[in-house]
Amino acid sequence: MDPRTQGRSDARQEQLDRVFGALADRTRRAMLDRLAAGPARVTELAAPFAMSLPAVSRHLKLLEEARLVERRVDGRVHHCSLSRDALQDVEGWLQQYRSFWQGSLKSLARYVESGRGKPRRSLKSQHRKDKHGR
Amino acid sequence: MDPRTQGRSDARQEQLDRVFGALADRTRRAMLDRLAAGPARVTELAAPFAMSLPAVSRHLKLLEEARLVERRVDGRVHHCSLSRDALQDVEGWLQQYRSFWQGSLKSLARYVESGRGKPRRSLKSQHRKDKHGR
DNA sequence: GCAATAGTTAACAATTCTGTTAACAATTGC
DNA sequence: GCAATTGTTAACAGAATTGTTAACTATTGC
Repeated sequence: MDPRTQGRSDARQEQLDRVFGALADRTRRAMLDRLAAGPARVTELAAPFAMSLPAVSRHLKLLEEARLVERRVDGRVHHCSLSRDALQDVEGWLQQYRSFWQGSLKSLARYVESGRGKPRRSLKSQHRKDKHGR
Repeated sequence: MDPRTQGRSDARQEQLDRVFGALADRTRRAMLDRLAAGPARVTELAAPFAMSLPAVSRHLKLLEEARLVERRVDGRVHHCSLSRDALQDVEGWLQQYRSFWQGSLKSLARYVESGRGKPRRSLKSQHRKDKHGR
């Protein structure tokens, strides 16, 4: 199955749910920002936030389940670091839309964006019915 | 402010919340998939889903608020199409992490991933205290 | 051993999300 | 005009999210 076009695999959809869900929170994005500067333990990761440690602990758990973060337990200290895995999932998903931006549908996109204009011929679903232009 | 490094703008964080939140649902991702093939009206967009029209209508509203979808109203028909705006926000956010993957921190990432190995010198936060390797 | 440290899990409350059905508004076509 | 079409908004129920505090486990260092 072409990894660029398949979007029906349930496991893949669940993974995308987890990744985008994890990224949909600014606290978690800030944690990723911090980790992009280098590994950190949980307490370090929690320090900037006006939030209890258990709250941070569960944000971290979500990031880990989304495979955005990896954890190495060393005694009582948990070392966290960025993982590339899940962000590659995002890249792969985005790739699907890059073809839309850059490919033959670009002019159609602009056409619809403006509400009028000159779409290329031979593009399906033209819906040219707007008589009064919005 | 450098758009690659700034992550504190509240408006930008809200926009990222909206975009990632919108993408964190497989129904909405499927709607985007459909729109990548060309514009569609709401009923067309709703057809594949075992879901009421009001439910689809609100998914669509979220996609629009996240600037992932644009709408042109033509009489009673709403024509929907992909917008590039929000996906560019995602691209911009991801760019921050591409430097992590490809840049000087790559070896450190591998170091932490494996739990040992040879990190480059002069990288902060090394935490080399693991005596028993684990 | 025992106190301090690092972090998780449990239980709970407040909020947000996602779906439903019912009612509504606007446009189209006869 | 009026019935059918297209789509939204309102009101509500159930589930998921996100935070809290309290209790717990495991490890470290004296």
